[in-house]
Amino acid sequence: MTTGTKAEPRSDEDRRARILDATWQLIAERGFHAVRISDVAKVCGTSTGTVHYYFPGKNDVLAEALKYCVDRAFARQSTQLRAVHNAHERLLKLIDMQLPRVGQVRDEWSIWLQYWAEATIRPEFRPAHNEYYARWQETVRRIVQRGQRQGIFRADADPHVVALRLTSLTDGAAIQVLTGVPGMTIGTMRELLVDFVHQELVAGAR
Amino acid sequence: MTTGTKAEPRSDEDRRARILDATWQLIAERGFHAVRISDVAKVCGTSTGTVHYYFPGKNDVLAEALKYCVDRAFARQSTQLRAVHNAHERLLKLIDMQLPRVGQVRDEWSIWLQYWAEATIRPEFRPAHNEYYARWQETVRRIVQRGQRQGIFRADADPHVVALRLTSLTDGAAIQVLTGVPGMTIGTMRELLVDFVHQELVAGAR
DNA sequence: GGGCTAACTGACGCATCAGTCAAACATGTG
DNA sequence: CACATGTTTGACTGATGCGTCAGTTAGCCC
Repeated sequence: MTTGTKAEPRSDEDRRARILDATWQLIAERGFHAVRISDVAKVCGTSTGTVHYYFPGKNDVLAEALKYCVDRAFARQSTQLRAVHNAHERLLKLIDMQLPRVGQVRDEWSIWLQYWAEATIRPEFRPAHNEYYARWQETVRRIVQRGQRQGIFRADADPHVVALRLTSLTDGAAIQVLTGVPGMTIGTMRELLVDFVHQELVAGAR
Repeated sequence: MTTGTKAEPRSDEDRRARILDATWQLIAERGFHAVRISDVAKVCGTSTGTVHYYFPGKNDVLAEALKYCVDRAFARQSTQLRAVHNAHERLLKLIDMQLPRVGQVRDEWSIWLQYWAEATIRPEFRPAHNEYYARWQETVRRIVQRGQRQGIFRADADPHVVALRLTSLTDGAAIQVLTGVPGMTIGTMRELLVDFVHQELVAGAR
């Protein structure tokens, strides 16, 4: 009874979502500043006027598209992680889901890189960025704590510190993969992170 | 006897350098795509025509400015590191020099973020980027090897792996500092990296 | 049907810039 | 001085793209 019927979801909020969807993909492919409103409109099969009907200006579309992408990725991630109960397995699953293979995940990493570059230069991007980043660190921290409760991770590890280290390591490795640093492949990255988890949390655990 | 006299260094190659100097600073402050040729000219106290006299197009100025900045930073770093003979101290010195405090070093980190974002999107930036990135990894690797020869770093550590980990960790931490992630300060970053060095290389060394 | 509103269109106005070019200026050389 | 070469200028042009707006269509209520 909120608004529309179930029979016709194509409208209203749906249009906004489709615009944001097109926008973040374009940002991932071409970079933040290379996206044109007309490109977005073309991908959506609509006109530039419509984009402006839903968003006051280009900046709003771009900023919201970044959020939109990160939000969706986080939701997808959460769902998949919840299915894994063993903390060690869950952490490995998280690592696996974060590997910037070609396709969706790589595009999402591309978005993060754009986000970082933008947040460094324009402080107005930081609040939103930091909120999302905090979520991602919290995900790691929670898994560490869960593992400690389950008795499979070392009890003397500080979950907060581990989260700080693992997120830094992951981001740094992802940069090397995305920029094509020789020797840093998806495989190397996985190994790097799995080793870290083993050394930091598993080795010598009771 | 190569070209000019020492009495008058203002000319020729100097102009180029001043343009590149102005450009990389502008990139660091405003971001790659927000730099205008007219801004560069204004900072240099010259005209847009002159910028085009020395560089065929905007892209050339920007790409060369990135290289210029990284080159100079690397040279400065090398000079300062060479003065420290103990490998452990040299590594700590390197970490210290890399901390993105306000000013010069922070601006240089801003350049790296821009470089990463650009290299991810535009493959033509990767060769140059990777060359510079390899240098930075090599610096770390050499220090590790030196420490092993000096007998102050664990002999069982793989210098290549340590370099991979330390560079990833550094880049990831720097991102958090630059984007203003709460809890990640210069101090936290230093602690993070120093702890890593201790655990990975110093603890239990003979 | 008539009137109302929300959704949508796309041509246009306007600002912004990269790059060009002819002219001016500087410096050196015979 | 005449001339050549190298450097600098800034007005101009052409392209691009954001945002606007007058006009159109579609749905809905009375």
